[in-house]
Amino acid sequence: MFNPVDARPDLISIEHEALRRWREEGVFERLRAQTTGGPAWSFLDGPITANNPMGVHHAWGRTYKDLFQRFRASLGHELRWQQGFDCQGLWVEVNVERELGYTSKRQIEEQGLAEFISLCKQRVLTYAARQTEQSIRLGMWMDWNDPADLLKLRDALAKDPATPVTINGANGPVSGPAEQLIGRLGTPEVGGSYFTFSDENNDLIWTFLAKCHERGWLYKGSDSMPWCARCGTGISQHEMTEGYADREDQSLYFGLSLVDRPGEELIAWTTTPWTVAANVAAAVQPTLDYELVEFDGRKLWIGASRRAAALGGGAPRAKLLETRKGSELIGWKYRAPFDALPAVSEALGPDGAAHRVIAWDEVGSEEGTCIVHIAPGCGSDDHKLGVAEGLPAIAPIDESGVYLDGFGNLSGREWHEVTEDVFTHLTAAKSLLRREKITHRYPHCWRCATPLVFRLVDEWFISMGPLYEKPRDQLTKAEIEASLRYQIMAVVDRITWLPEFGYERELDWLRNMSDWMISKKRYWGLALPIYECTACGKVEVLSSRKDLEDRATAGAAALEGHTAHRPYIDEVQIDCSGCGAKVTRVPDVGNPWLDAGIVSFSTMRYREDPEYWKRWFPADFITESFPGQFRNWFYSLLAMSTVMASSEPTKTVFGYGLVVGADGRAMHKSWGNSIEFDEAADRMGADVMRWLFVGSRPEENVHFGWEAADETRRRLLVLWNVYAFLVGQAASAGWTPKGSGATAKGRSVMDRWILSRSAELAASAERSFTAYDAYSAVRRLEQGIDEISTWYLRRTRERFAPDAPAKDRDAAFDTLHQALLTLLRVAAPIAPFLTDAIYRNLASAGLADSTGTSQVVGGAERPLAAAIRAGEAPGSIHLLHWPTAESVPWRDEALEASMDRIIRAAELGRSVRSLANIRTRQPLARARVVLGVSGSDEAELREILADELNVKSVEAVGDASGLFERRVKVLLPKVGKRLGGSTQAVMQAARDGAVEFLASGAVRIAGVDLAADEIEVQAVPREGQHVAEDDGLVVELDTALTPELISEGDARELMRAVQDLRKLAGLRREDRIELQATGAKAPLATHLAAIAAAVGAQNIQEVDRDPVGEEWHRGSVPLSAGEATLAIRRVTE
RNA sequence: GGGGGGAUAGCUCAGGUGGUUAGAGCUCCGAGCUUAUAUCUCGGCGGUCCCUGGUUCGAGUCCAGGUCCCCCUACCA
Repeated sequence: MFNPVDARPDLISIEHEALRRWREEGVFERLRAQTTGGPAWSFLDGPITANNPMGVHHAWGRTYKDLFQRFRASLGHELRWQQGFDCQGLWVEVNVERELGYTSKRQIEEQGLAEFISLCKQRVLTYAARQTEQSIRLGMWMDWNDPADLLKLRDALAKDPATPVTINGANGPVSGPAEQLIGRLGTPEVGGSYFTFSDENNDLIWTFLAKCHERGWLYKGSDSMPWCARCGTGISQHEMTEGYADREDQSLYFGLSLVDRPGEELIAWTTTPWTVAANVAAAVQPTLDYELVEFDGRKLWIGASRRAAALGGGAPRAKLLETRKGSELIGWKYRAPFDALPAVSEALGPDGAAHRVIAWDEVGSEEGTCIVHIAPGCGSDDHKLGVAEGLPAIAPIDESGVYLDGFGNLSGREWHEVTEDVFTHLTAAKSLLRREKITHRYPHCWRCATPLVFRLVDEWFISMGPLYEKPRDQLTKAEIEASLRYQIMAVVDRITWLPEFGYERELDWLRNMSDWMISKKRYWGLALPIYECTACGKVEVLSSRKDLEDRATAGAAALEGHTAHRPYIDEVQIDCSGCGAKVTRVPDVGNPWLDAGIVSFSTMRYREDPEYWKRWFPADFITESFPGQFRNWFYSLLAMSTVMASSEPTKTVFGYGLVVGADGRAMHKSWGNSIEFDEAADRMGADVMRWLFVGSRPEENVHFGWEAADETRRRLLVLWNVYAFLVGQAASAGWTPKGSGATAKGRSVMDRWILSRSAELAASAERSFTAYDAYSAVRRLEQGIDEISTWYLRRTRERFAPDAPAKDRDAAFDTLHQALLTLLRVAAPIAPFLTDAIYRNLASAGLADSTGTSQVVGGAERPLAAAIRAGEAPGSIHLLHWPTAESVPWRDEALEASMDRIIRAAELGRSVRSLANIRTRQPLARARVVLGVSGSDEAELREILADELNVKSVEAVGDASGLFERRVKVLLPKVGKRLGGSTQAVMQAARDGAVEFLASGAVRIAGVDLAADEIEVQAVPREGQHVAEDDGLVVELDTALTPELISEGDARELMRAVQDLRKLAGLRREDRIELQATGAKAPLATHLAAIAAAVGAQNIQEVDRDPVGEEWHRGSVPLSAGEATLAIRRVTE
């Protein structure tokens, strides 16, 4: 017997109950054991940053990750089940700094690096534990660490890195000093999630970097980089995405005095006043015209096209003195307002002697003064230009954005504070012409939103190699060999990108990207294994920690017992292999995408178990939200796999969009459209959330909100209702799956149909999931829920009644049971909680004990129904094999096609009734149909249609022409050209029906003859016919009413009214009633027995007036002879 | 700045190569069906197909110009 089921399920508590059961019964562990040895299906998880609680946007991707893993496991594949945490990098530092209340790097160094880095590790462990719990709540099955273990490690580390700790490992407890154990997280021995701060991860990045160095791709570059003064670090090109925001600044026009043309000045324009002191050159466009004008006593050179704009309101006062091409200005020497500063004269010679006018093609005619202020120390184009022109550079600020010594009263001040002083100075020097507020897009730090500045810095890069000006297929081997960029592109070619545009986007990024900046002047991250000798300049890159330990000649003791992080690793020195001098590591840490990019090696035992690595690499599948990942994880994964193995890291990349608020805008707490993961899990539940995500088109953004969740929940509740009906009726009828002897053969059309649809569902969903198209699977599932509910169950309801014939009833129960179970199994990867809860009850008669059976249930050899009968059904739906194979014998495509026409004919019939204004309840004598259904099931199908349409008979007719008039549709694409100017007249005549039918199908319209293949004769219902047509399907209703039909209609009307009353009275199905009616004599006389049976009446009376008494429930109903009044009361025994 | 994609019902979007009554889903309104149901079925309301001009017998569709939005990419005084 099934457990009784509530009409309205509490989805949230069902989920918690399932989580508890999975944990207690070790369901996931049993699935792993069951699939061990199966063909490998390799999923590689992109690490989630363990820096904050998980958001609903993570839940989208994690749902995909989980459902494809569950699906593959149900096909018998062996999986690795490993997910990962991203641990190192600036984002963790920024949060730890915020917690400590720090505002600059200096405070970190003052506090001590060891303490700071320990706090970073602790934060990662805190949120790794938190995200683990949240992911489990989402239903994500992975080889999770016990969150308590992670917190235990964190607390031990906080106390003392050497504290001995014991945690649960892959094969029993593992122990070690806290810090060292943390470094071993994710190894085969410890098991669980991988952590990118692990020893193995960092060590393999060293190997990668050493390989790059071997090939000559690693270099130190000096460049003007975007720099965040708060974080004290350069921002790489990869990080610049979404870094721009509008900002209001003071722009200024200022004069530069020409040396050889006394009294004349060049007017330059800038939006960054703080860079004026670093001016070295002035760039002009050789092809543009420049004008010398006299203005307020000054003689100014300005681009001709910008004279009015540059002079502002005073422009009319200007007097033109001279015009020259830009090319004529080149080489002119000038003096700038800050030339007296010591730092400037040191760089440019006495009085700024190096200042000159240079040519630059990029100078445009639309902005500023067409004379561009060039400060090679403060801008990236400026720097390039400076290198090309052999100009010196002035780097005015330090890493905190503070002016260095030698800049007069600017020294010691922050860059953004000096604007007014610059104006004051320029005014005093009689250089300032005008200032103006402007709004422009300006780069900001993506972590802390501080405006960025450009700074001259030394950073480490991996060269992407040259970009050739010719198509890829024309490149020579040597050219490709010399360019990592093209080698990665070749790898990109071998990957299936979903959606397809991902392929082009990745290639586009590779074509456009500059060299990969891998260093950061920070603390928490990969220690770059770069050793640059200060004595001879030789650069060495160590390939592993062992390499370092072998080479160490000082400070090795400091590192002992610690992971390879700062500050301990900074103590270790090696001897330069060139000159023998002591060399210390460069202090920089690595770009965090190195950490995530190496995981297809570090987590797949690349070094310690090559056989294992070959089995799992490359991955079959990775998936992440695509905005950003083309330049981040996808990129680093590709680059590192190309260098390490010349291979694609994965066979398929599946990308999906962003989660936004219900209003389509980004989620923002202050906009009220933000939903936290925990809140969503508590209120809508994980299954609803998962279904909502998977049912969304991956290439578009999801609009996530409570209304969308309600819509999704409604769909799942229909499924629940089917289940509740089955369980409720089974209880009344005493049916259990164990007792069923029903077989598929000889079943009714409806039974065979729904089983066939179930088989199709399983097969098509398998195809969709295999193609990573979960969206289509959800669409098909929702169709399946609709079919089983609104067609199968609605049409077969009576067969489940306790007084229905037992043999047919058993067949109905068995059919519904199997169809429902099949649908649940297809839905299980998407909604793992609800499906498992329902499964457990539906299979309760035959569940094996919790140790399970050794045989996998649900394949062709061991169908689920047989296992239930034998008491060998596994304790969870997730342990079943995918249902395609066992449902193959159910398939009957011809029947599906026929039923489809019946369903559509029923819809047409209802449409006819609606137009004729005859309700379905009123029986009619006859329907005539053109169905196009034949075969042995035809009679039974017609009966279904008759019942659905409430007609006494359905007659199939071969020719429906008597029901229609002919209308001629002119096929314009065929004849339009020929008709030309007479087209309109012909069309009008055709619309009016002024058509003359000629022999052999031709027609004459408006005097024009049209051949049979130039027209289409259409059928429109003849006036007065109750007929509808769609795609060759025709339904016509005989609307003539006889007294018998009217009486029967009244009877049904009355039953319906009584049922409504019963519902209002809150009666249950099995309750018996007494019925008293007035004004219903005729229908009661002829249909008494049918009414009594339908409404469960023990006693029916036609009375003169309504009964008295509160126990009576009253109503009325319009019958053909007039209003009837009704009263019912429950019969008490 | 460069490249790409859009603009069609209140909302989300379909509408090969031009063809005369522009569709679907959701929402809203009405009706129908129904003691499993919140589902479902039928019908209705709802459109200057962004604007201007052109080609054509005929333009949502093709061409030119303009306006606005989105994505990618770059960032420049």
